[in-house]
Amino acid sequence: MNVREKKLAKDGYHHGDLRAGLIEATRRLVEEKGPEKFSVSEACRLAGVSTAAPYKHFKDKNDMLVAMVIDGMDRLRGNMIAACAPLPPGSPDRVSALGREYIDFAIREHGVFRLKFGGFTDELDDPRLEAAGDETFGVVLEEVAACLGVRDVTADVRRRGFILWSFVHGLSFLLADPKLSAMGGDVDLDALLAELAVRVLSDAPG
Amino acid sequence: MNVREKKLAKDGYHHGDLRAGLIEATRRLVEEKGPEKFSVSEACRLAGVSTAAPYKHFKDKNDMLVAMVIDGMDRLRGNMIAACAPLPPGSPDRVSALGREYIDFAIREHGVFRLKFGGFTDELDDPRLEAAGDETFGVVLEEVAACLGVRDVTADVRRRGFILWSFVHGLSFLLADPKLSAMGGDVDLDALLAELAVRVLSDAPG
DNA sequence: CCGCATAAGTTAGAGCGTCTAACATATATA
DNA sequence: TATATATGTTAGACGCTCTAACTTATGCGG
Repeated sequence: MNVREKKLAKDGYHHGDLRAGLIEATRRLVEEKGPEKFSVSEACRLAGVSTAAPYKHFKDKNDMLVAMVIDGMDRLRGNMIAACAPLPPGSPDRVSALGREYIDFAIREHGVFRLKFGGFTDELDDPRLEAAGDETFGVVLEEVAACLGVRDVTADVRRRGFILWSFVHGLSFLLADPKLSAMGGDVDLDALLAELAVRVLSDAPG
Repeated sequence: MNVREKKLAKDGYHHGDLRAGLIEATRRLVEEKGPEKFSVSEACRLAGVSTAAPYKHFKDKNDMLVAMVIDGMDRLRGNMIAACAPLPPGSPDRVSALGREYIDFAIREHGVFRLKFGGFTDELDDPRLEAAGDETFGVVLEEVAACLGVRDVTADVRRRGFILWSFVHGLSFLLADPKLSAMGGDVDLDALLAELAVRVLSDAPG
């Protein structure tokens, strides 16, 4: 059979890789209809299996969403690392590049972003997901430390990282929602991020 | 009958004010269990009516949530206006007070906040809700304009307001989630907001 | 290469939730 | 007082999640 194109539907009785197929179906549906409207049944239809099939691979609906979001977080972290790789180490440009990538992800994969950060934590509560988030924030903290010329993640590094994250996080939410982003008029995002990084990374430690 | 205490349950065949009772039940449940777990049935149980009763007052589940969130937005705007009323007009303190109130609301009424801003816009799409949001942002813009000594809401006012909002918005999300807020260590929120307001309102127009 | 344990599907159905239709009762007004 | 309307009720269709019991494919030891 043709392996070149990843398939969602199956050939015969067995699917091949239903777990991956369902994760992909979940991702598509979450992006198309939004996290709230996502249903396991629909993902099954997309994957071409019965509605009971997922439960051989996932504990429940939540577990399915968690698996998909973890995938997304890995993608986000990968993008972030790739984006600042070519830039000079220890420069604020690297930090703004991270922010830019974060915002782009929030816009491009809005459904995934909302699931991770929309305050669903109670629902989607899962140590694996939490770990994925910590790891991503760790990338930011490393860059912040480098900019400050510090070796380890001090309280000051953590504080500055958190402030940077807050701002970029808020921007992500507002920019990803057309109605809300319209309220700000035109914003030169790159300039804003550059200015932000320089300011937060050069001020006296608060 | 006793009118002093607003009731959720009814006395006889008719309820008295089921619409308000259901909105209150909705609010409680959304806060207790989270927006995702909210069900009309449970609100009915809380209000002591049959599961079909809400449909005499609301189009559907969404309409019920919208009504409840609009109530919340009115509360938020009221708090914001009240918080900056005693402060000297045109001072950045007024703007930080607005931000403080926004963050407090996000923490105190986290469920409502998530429904309005969690990116459910597609779902909860409703002109009344949008208007409530615009009106609240309008309060911010007025204060920003006053600080800048400008009469109307210019593009610069809008831009600065948007930046302030982004930051406070991001902080709200991170601080309202215990797991995420822990990542920032201890932050002196009031000092941060004060510094933010002064900076954004005194820099050269971008 | 066969037989069997197990992995990975299937169908059937319980149980809950949304929402509609048809009916019942209270309230308000002519 | 009669009646129209607003606001409740019950019954039930339909979709969703998830489990139980059954079926089919796969892979591995002899």
